[in-house]
Amino acid sequence: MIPARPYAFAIDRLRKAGLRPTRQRLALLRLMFDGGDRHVTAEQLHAEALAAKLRVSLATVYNTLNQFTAAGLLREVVVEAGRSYFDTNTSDHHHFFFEASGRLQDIPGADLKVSDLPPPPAGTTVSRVDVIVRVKSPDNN
Amino acid sequence: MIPARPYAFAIDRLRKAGLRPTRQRLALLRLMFDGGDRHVTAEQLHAEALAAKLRVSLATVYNTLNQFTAAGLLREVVVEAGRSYFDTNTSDHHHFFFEASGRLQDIPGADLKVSDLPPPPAGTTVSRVDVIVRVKSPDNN
DNA sequence: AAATAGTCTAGAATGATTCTAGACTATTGA
DNA sequence: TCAATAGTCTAGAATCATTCTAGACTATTT
Ligand SMILES: [Mn+2]
Ligand SMILES: [Mn+2]
Ligand SMILES: [Zn+2]
Ligand SMILES: [Zn+2]
Repeated sequence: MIPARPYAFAIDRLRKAGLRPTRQRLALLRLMFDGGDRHVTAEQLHAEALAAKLRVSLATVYNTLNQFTAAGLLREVVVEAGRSYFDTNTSDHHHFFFEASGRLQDIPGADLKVSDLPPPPAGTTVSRVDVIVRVKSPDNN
Repeated sequence: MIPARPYAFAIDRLRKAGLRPTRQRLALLRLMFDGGDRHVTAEQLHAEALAAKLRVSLATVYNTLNQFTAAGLLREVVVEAGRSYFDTNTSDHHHFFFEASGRLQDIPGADLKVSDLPPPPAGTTVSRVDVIVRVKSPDNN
């Protein structure tokens, strides 16, 4: 018997996002979401996919991550020029950024408050507030 | 008489940063700091330099901006993958980011407070806290 | 099963940034 | 004053992340 059931939820998520449930998208969706909250780059996910014997091109990984982000399944986080992290946690939260390792770690939204934010300039609305707490190891680096 | 005086302060700043006061560095320093608080990319500064009849290579603009940043004269701000802004304001402050135009605007440090920040992970110290308030025009984009 | 729209991929292209290696320049100190 | 030295500058190549292209392939619809 074919284990068609495990994919039922993933198929549904893709359909709701208006994306055809293809082999690549299903596999990437599971790689991203089967491991709790994650912050991965396209290159990292591509390497994971190859390690899992999945054949996907890097272009498809980029396309898929961007489509998932546009659909609200992922959130893109930028902390360093020339590198994008895709975050499976789309709720309101912030990040620690480990400068030495390049790793990101969630700070739950409730744990941190931004107050006295001046009103946004006339004619604009706030689309997102990002707080990045950069930390370093006093030793390494 | 040669106007050697206007450069006196700039020469001093470079010397204190351990950088030889060369023609290129002096000119770039003045371009950056003669106009109040600024947020510029390397490409933008290079274009300004050329417009001001200064002969500098883009490589030198990058080198210089990175040296100034390392010396604490500038601060690098990243809000989008693949693009670095160099900020002449090195005091504690945050930013509005206009998604439509790609422009940055300062939010004075005193105007915005981050509270209830959890302690940084063991063995690390906070090197900087960046708050980016992304705003969009409801019309354009 | 054919038609259609959507997707995938290798590889080229792009854009920002860094590197290379040789020419040039500021600083030092005899 | 001027060579020796360390530091700097530059054009162009290289690198790296990301996007684009165009044709082959696939899911969905009829
Ligand atoms: Mn993107
Ligand atoms: Mn840099
Ligand atoms: Zn996160
Ligand atoms: Zn600023």
